[in-house]
Amino acid sequence: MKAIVDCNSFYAACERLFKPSLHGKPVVVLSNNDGCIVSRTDEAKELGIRMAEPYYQNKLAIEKNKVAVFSSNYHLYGDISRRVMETLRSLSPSVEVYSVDESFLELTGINENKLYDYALFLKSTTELWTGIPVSVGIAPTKVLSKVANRLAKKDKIGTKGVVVLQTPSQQREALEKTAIEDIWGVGNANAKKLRLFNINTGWDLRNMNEEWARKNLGGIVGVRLIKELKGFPCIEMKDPLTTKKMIATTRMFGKPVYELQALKEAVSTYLSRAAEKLRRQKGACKTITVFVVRNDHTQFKSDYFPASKTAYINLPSATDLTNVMISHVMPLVEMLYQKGSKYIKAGIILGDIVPANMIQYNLFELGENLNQKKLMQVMDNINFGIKTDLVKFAALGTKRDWKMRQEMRSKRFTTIWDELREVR
DNA sequence: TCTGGGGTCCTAGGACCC
DNA sequence: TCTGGGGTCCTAGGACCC
Repeated sequence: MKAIVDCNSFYAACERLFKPSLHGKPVVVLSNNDGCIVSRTDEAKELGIRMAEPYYQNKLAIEKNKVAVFSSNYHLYGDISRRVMETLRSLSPSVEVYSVDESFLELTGINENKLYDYALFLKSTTELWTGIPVSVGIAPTKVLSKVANRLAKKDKIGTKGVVVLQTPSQQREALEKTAIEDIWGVGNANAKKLRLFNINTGWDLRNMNEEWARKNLGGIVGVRLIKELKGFPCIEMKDPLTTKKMIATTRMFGKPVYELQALKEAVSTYLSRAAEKLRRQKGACKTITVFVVRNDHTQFKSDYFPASKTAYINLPSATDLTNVMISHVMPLVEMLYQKGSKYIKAGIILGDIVPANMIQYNLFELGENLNQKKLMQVMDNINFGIKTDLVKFAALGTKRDWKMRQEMRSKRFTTIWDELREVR
């Protein structure tokens, strides 16, 4: 059996942790640049505020109902997430962190007659130790445990926040209650298609033929989905030690950018951030992709037609050195840049990632690279430990007009010395 | 005026090889 | 007049997830 433990309204819950006066009140958290709504408490959901909608479209309802609004504060959420996952690891031998706010647990060895009690224990302990409310779903497969979790979230009082789908009849009842688009792995495109075939619930899909799924539902992906719905595990637990295969840093700009120099500064900054992530997993990359997105004026003011241009480079040898990456990428930015265009976003993607200790240096590079490595270590230590970007390359610029807007960010209560909670 | 960011997996199709 | 078949590797792009 497998469990999924999922934090309720995670970002909003993190904000509430340090502002107890917000308990029972509607709270929302915005995406980067204060663009979209990405987390809502139940009270905010009841007001009709929808997930992933632009903030400005909901401003009226938000102001009228005195909803508390926060810009996203990833320092805070990352640290609270780590506490939640540490708690789960202390309670269960096999934890796969699936995202910032949810983990799968392998329950082999837990008494099959006591799964419900175990789920309640996971929930209460996590909430007591971290202050973050969670829901727990348990079932034979990952897909079914997601179904269970969703039902637990929907009816927090009736289910006590915990649903176990152990018997075939429990599974059938749950799947009949679950609309097709709410099944994990069925997105918008496939949901539409399935509805045309008159497949409307999870139970309808479970009863489809696997060969049909191979033809009509994304090949092997569809076959696995149906097997999982039937209770045969096909999506296995992932090794927690696996490293990322690509690392991306991409952002909308706070203000549009017109000048090449500003565009280069932004890309250099994103590159530095991505390189830090790369070094943290002790990797080196062989390819770098850079893209810029412009949105030039058209005759209609309201038009939103972003157009992106991409370039990539295959490095002569894998590297984890920020300055080497910058020197390779700047010519690409110059190539992509068109004078007179209005740039709204840029991003970089590091690919073809290999373990850093397997980099092959040639004889001439060797000595210099060792010095560079030390420099990177020193920079990373300073930047991780104290304040972001205290030490950086000149290419990153100092004005940084393009930096994203975060007008309503709470303090980084747990990770930045200057912003710690004070007790008098 | 204002529409996020960071990932994974899979497939199709082209290039190339013998 | 006749013009193979099978394999691999790579890339772009789609679909999905939170």
